[in-house]
Amino acid sequence: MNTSNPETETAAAPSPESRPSNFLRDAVLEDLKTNKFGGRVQTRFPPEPNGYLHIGHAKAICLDFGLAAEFGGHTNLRFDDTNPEKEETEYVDSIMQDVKWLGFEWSGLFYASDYFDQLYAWAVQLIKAGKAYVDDLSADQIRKYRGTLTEPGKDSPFRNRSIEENLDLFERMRAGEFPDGARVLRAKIDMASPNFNLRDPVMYRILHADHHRTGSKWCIYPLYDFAHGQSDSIEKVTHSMCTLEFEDHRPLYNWFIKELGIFPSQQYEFDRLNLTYTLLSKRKLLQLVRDGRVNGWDDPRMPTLSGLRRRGYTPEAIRNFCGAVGVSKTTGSIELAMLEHFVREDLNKRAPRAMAVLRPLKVVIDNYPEIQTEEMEAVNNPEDPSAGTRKVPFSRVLYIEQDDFREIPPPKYFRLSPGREVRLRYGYFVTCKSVVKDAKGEVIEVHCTYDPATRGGNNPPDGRKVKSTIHWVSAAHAVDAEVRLYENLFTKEDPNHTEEGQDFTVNLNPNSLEVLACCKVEPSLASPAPGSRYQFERLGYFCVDHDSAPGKPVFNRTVALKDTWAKVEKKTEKNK
RNA sequence: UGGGCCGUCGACUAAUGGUAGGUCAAGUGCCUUUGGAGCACUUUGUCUAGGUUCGAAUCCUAGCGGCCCAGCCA
Repeated sequence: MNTSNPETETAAAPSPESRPSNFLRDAVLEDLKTNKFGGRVQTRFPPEPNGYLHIGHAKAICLDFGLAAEFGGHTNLRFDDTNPEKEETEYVDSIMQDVKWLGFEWSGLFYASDYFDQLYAWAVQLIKAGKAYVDDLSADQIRKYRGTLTEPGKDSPFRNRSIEENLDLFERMRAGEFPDGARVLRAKIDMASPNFNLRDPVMYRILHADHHRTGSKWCIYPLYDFAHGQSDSIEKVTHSMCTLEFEDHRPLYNWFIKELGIFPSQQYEFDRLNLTYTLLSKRKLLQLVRDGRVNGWDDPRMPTLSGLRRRGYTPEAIRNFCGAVGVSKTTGSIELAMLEHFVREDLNKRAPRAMAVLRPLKVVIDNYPEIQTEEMEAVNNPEDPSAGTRKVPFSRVLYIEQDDFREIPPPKYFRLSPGREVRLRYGYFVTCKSVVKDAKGEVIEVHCTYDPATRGGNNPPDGRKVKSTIHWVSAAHAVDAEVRLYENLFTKEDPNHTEEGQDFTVNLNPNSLEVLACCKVEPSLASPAPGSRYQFERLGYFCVDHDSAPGKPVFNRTVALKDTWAKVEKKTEKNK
């Protein structure tokens, strides 16, 4: 992989005054003021390698890396790999790639599994202190003993084993003497606590499974609660930020740190990102991949970073979005339109323009010389003069968009129709004189005349104006292309909202992918580099897919341009 | 139902006892060789009820509403 891709430039640390405040930043500021951590700010991004990163993780990444960078601190990438049954190196690799692509550099690369020996020693320490015990209850029995929301739990009959027996049993758990699920190690806290996390939480379970890094060395594995806080502590993380659902775990996080007497990292919680019309649950995303509802983790309809990348999103757009979204503790859902705004904003500045016709309609310019071809000069990016210009061939037979012609124009429709004159961008003014129809009465060919005084698409000397400019491709020079159009993967704002007994897959949008196989693009687009992005004039932003072959490009539509006409049309449709 | 957390324009988020502001969305106009982009303007908000205070989105009390927790997942 080319890691020096210029696009993955590192995200700059934002200047403090340019940043809107939020409660996390305020907390850091306060800690700096009181010198709580000796002026240090250190964070970590702790994904479990059990799936691909998505836009929700991007928010966490921007926060973890952004906050540390702002105050001159460091951020580690740490894989929370305590569950060998769900974790794979494929995920580790993709996560590293995605973090880099987003534009962040980690200081240290760690794995919770790096700490298994230390964690084991700490477990022994707690046993010796009478703070942990081996429980022989089954998973089912443990659940029953745990109590309910209103009733306290009951002590396990094994809760008061001797330290020696606990030590012996735990050692034998590690040695592989017992089958999966036979025993667990539990913290001895309080079975009557109103917080379930403190009702003697399980610290270790027996799992005879190979781990992606430690292989068969272990057959007991620590649980999240007995690994995360200590991992933070080992790395001397000062501000450990996680999502709201871990709020109830904070007392336990602190309990282990206190009982072990280790570096006191502080946990903070913020609201996870929710986006309308999209699902941000690794479990459900995995289900879509496994069931073939999408074409892999990097399907351009997926909210994964790899999917968004393939769709044409830029790291900068995603970072800007994450910054704009803010951070708080209120549970809410961001409108997808906000994400789309930030790609448009970024791509408008940087994407070269090109002309492409998605649904071609043949246009013949009757008074244009049959054998003639002209090279028209087109601006590559009106937002960026340094992008220069290019030549686009013009000739007698062209393709225009079917949408850009109406035999009977509706009100406020300004494009081509019989008798009407429009501008061909960078071409000429043309006037529609007649049409040719097929047996079904569909218009298959439009005949026009052009005005030689409008070369380049310029207004003629007589001051004549035209209400519309349309794009086109010269038929003789056109390159065939495939274009993939995407819509929301789900039809409901909240894909999880379903009738009783149904699951989220009923909300899948059957029209989320439309493949246009016979598109016509200008010759400069014959063999574009995969991953490069263009604005197709008047249509939207498109990204070259890696399915492309030389001379046979494939484009993914990132997002359409804002379409005022579509709005007008919709409105008049409604008023009918 | 026990516990934890949270309620500010349609969405997200600021205001840290002293002018309710920003972004997105929506709407209007200007401009335009993209019905793009840009520019200008506009609409809409402090969950409710009491209280403290010269002054409350902010503090207090009580309601109401939402989210999370009963994995040997993270």
